[in-house]
Amino acid sequence: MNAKTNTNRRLSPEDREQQILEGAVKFFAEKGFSGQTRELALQLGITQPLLYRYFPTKRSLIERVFEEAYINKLDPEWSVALTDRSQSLHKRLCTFYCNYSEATYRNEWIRIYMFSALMEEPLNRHYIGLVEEQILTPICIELRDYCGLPKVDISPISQIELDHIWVMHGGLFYHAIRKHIYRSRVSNDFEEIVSRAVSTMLEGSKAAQS
Amino acid sequence: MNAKTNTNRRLSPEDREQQILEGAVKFFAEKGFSGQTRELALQLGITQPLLYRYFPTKRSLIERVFEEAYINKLDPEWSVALTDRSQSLHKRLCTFYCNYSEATYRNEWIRIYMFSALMEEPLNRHYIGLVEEQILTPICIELRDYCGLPKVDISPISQIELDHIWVMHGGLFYHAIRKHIYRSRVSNDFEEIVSRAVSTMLEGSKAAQS
DNA sequence: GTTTTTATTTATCATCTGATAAACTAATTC
DNA sequence: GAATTAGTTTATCAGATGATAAATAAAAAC
Repeated sequence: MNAKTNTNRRLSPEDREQQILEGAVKFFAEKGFSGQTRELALQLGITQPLLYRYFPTKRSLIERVFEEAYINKLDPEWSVALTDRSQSLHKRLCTFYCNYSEATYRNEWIRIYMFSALMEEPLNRHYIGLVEEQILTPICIELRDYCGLPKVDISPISQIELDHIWVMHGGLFYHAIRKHIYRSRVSNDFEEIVSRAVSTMLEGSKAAQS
Repeated sequence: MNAKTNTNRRLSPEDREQQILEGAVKFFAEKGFSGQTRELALQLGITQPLLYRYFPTKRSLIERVFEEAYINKLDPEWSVALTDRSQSLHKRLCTFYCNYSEATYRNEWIRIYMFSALMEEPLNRHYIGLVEEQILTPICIELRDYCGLPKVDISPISQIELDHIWVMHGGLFYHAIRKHIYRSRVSNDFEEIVSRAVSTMLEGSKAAQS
């Protein structure tokens, strides 16, 4: 963009650091973490050594990119809303997935997430733990109630129940993979897809009981 | 493994090429395509220049890895079996996904697939086209029949119908992503997961009509 | 307006990495 | 068994790449 426009030369350290960080998120999301510092600098319209004024190593910049991409993505409020039985489970799940997708099914996030997973960065594992604990297990509990099955304190949520919900969760996540990683043409009406996926899961799970 | 065992020195060109290719599949599946030729050679127990006796460039080796990973993975017979209405749709889908997963939900395949998709290799796009055409569209057609909806020649399969099936398909694929990319603990009883996902999709889709 | 400070650039290093050429050696040929 | 062929290794190159130090220039201080 502003590769040669000397518009914003000599920024304050805070602004420059922020600009580099934002540029690095976009850059590494596109190229992966083997992307080169010179190319990143070029894209930012600065020289490569300037990166090292703000980040001691390439690795340290990548770590900051992780932080930037991951913080404040899971709103604890959502878990609470998921278990609020004053609303229908269908409604709750649709609301949740619309919020959740808006926060995480973004180009940079999805791509950095997949790159980091392939590189076995610890953040992926940590995030998976959070998802299972704060989202999928609550959904399993609500689904038990919805289907008239025993409560959690009678028998804990099994791996197969979790994996069953993972299929819906993963199916919706996969929509974002198709869009941002495969770059396929996908339907833009994600709300409709969520609504259908949720209805299908709820009705299908109930039907499977009988 | 046999990094220093001079057991299989001086192989025939065919054997050596095959050995390098197999090693390269494993290596690039693990490290991604920015993995280095020296490390690959070390893992193979040969010297790095020997690679260039069999493959003129690193890129050409990677191309061969793609070919190796992708050929003969989709059996055309499966598409035929999917539309054989002498069996229940549930049975057909379960059989298909068990065959399909056995062929493609393998560690090397899944990881190379995702690396190549992130790198925007054309193979991914090509493969997606095949899946939509030979698998998902047939399933949509069968699902129409199952739900008592109009035939394809009345109204063509819409993007939203395709995306709906993509959720199930992606959900099952995501199981393999969790296993081989996230390396999470997942249920090994994949047949059970397939059976549940298929039942849920079928019953859910039917219920959504009423 | 001169001096001081500091953000940024230019020049450069050391190592890595894909690739090549020559040397070596284990088979094969005669 | 000597000569030839061919698979493999050693030595090495050229460009790429992360990182550093010195030079430059824009802003701040006085």
